[in-house]
Amino acid sequence: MNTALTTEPSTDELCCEPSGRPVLSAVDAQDKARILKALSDPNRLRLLSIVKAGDTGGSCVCDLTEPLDLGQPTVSHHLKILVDAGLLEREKRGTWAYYSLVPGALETASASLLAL
Amino acid sequence: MNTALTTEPSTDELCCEPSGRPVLSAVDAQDKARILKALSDPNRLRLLSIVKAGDTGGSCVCDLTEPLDLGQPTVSHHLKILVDAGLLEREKRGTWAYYSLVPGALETASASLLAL
DNA sequence: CCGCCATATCGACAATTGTCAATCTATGGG
DNA sequence: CCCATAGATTGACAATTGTCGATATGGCGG
Repeated sequence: MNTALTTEPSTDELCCEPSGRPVLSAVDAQDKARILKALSDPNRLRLLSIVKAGDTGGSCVCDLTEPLDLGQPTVSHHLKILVDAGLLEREKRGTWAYYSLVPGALETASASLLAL
Repeated sequence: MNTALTTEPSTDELCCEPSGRPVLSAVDAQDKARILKALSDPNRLRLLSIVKAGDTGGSCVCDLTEPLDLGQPTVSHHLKILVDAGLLEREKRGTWAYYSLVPGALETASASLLAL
């Protein structure tokens, strides 16, 4: 990208370099922060952990409510946040809703931290 | 742990398995969430990005305030959150404070996502 | 010694978030 | 056709968070 500088190191003040690097843009930052915000709640981390440990068919809400000691609406709320963040996907089978990890989503989130 | 069942697959309802897996404990979840919460703000992500892109001596606050378009107290506040989360370290030289990445901290956070 | 400068801290405020109780929707069984 | 059940949605509320202005602290130059 932009290489800039190199000619004049400093003029009067030299607290630090005059910046202008290809740092994370405001848009990219907000994008990554949206995913990380979904991951920044302990109960949501536990939800992901339970879903990940579950079988490939997905976990239903009834199995996710008890171990978290939270009300059913609260669990539904957290699941929606995780789905909106692209971390979980929902599939309805009969009366029940099954949640499963979106393949590669956690890896992407993980990589976005290293790519800061 | 408990193996249970095996003899009787189900009695009346068979929505899903009765759980009981070694999922993320509440304590571990809160621990990981603390780090991820520090990473869940776009301005803090940009701070980290700028510090990471800066030279090895660390970046001073004066260089971090302008590109973010935030007030100086706000930047100081975010930096404190990042230091408390163990992601940045602060070193004061003269009048200026220099911030640098804690080696391996981002890698640890990244790995904690994959280890869910 | 005095005042400027960089940074941290404090107090306040609006916005967001996590939680629950109550209600709504939809599916399946009698 | 009506009821029971799984799950989502709504509304409310307390707690937390991001931001700013004002002020405190601490080092450096005159």
